[in-house]
Amino acid sequence: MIELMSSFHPTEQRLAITRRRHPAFPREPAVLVRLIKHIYKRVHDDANALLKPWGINHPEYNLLMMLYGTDGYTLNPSQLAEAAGEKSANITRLTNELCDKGLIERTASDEDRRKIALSLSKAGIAMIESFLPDICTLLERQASGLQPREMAQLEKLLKKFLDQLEQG
Amino acid sequence: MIELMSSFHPTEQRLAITRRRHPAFPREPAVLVRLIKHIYKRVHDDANALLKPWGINHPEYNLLMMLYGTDGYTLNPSQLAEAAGEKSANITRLTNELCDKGLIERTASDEDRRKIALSLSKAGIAMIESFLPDICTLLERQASGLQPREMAQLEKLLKKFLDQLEQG
DNA sequence: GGCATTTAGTACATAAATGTACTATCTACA
DNA sequence: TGTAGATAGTACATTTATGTACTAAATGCC
Repeated sequence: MIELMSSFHPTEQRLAITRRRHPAFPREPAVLVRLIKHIYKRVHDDANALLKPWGINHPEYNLLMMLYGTDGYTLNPSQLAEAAGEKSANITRLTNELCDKGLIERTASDEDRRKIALSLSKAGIAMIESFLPDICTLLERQASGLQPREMAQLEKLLKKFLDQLEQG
Repeated sequence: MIELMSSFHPTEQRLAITRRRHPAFPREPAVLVRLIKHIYKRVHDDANALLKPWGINHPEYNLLMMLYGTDGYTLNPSQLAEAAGEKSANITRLTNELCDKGLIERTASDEDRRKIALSLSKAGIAMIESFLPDICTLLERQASGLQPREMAQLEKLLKKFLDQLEQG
């Protein structure tokens, strides 16, 4: 019987050897973590490649999309850091670049003068709407190996996994 | 009825707004990609924190574990890049550091003199075996929100997802 | 009011990752 | 053979990410 080997097979092979050497090494959690890592890197690379013609990269795209997904197209740096999963020091650099490119705007807040409002500019919204069709195509292609039923299942399990991670 | 909100709720909220603005935006694939990203970052940070006392970081750990999971504890730089999902230029830097720390050794290959063999040193193996108990604990805790049945299911779905990603 | 503590944001130094271009070696085949 | 093209690895410049330390402003508490 012929079985098609996934590209992940070598990883499983290595896990088997690892467990031979250190039997307590937990196979399932390790497989999951390695799968997550491989998937993340691939998704990241795909997005970077797609976005290159627009002169932005994946992290910048993420920031733009966080604003695009917010009423008023506006967030504070700290909210943006939380939303995009970036460290706050990184937000400063990334938003500086987006400002330089004219895609977002900074405004000081009146209520709390420590705060800064980051808002999508017209140009930012226009750029998002220009690359979204390609992004949609990419996302659909990336997930096209899964049935809708499987996607829902995967979502449920990943959420459960993330919940556990976050409560330490 | 009270429902506990996961920390992922704001992300879903933003996706809903995004879809209001751009109805073609595919919810499920986008949710999956964002979940993967959040999980990856968290796993990465956790591992870095745990490994700090040993003076290595997550990518270095990954390289060591790839060698530990190989018969003979030896791989070429390109095999290591493939295994660990790092770009080859990065492997040079990381393996230089691991050499400097005395954890791995480089040997020239006889059969093909373009090739280099990277092998775990005694000290490297000893270090791995000293941190593995803590790593096992971490992995088990990270996955402790899932039943064995769910882990297997998650593994299956992630593999399917990765397969699709890799065939373009 | 005045002082300690917390919070928002950033600057700057450092570390980590990537792209590109290059050297050396190997392979194939005319 | 010998020469074109592929492959393994690295050097170096650049980009991206993180840690730490700092300023300014808000909050709480006496």
